[in-house]
Amino acid sequence: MKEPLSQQRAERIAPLLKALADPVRLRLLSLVAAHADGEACVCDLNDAFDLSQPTISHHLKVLHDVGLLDRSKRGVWVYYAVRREALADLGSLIGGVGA
Amino acid sequence: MKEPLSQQRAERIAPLLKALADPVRLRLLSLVAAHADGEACVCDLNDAFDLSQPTISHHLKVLHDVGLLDRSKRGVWVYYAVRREALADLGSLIGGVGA
DNA sequence: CAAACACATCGACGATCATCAATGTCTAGG
DNA sequence: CCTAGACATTGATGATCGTCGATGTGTTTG
Repeated sequence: MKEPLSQQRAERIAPLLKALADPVRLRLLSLVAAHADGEACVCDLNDAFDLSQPTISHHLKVLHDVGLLDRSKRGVWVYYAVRREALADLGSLIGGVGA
Repeated sequence: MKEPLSQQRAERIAPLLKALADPVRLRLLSLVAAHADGEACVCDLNDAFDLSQPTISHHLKVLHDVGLLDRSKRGVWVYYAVRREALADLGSLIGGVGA
């Protein structure tokens, strides 16, 4: 990273990091990633936390809104999947800031 | 990343991401990293933003408190330097969550 | 249609955050 | 000492955030 981040680029990246900057959302993301087919249904995720169902739904929405989770509804259930490309890009960007 | 993040690990990592999750702090970090000797004095950083001096000082403190910036005072000036190891660890962790 | 279930949305509340102006602390020069 | 400069700390304010209970939406089953 020779050139410092432009203001616009920083303002585009910060929301992604803000979405990740919560213990519950970090665990949600890794739980989905660790799941069998790379996707997990909300019912499974709810049971992993001591939080209300609306709260989990809220966190999943935050991760979905910034493009870190894909969402697909099948029947009564909703499945979330990690957008690994977005996560990889973000990771290399962070590691790359230090050169 | 086979195993999902433990709650304790998530709670240890989230503050680092929270520190990064701000456009001003992202730019501060990359400005320091892009500086000649890998360190920059606060006076240089202040001029790069349209913010008050206490605000910049606050952001630098946040980055320092989580261990992303080193601080050294020489004479009247204070120099900050990026802790590249911490940044690299965080970056690979993020990229690694998706497998 | 009705009831049950999975999940989302809404409204509210306390907590945290980014920012500023004012003030404090330390260092260097006169 | 005293003044000026570089940076930090404090206190206040408006905005955002995480969480909850209550309610809404859509789907399956009887």
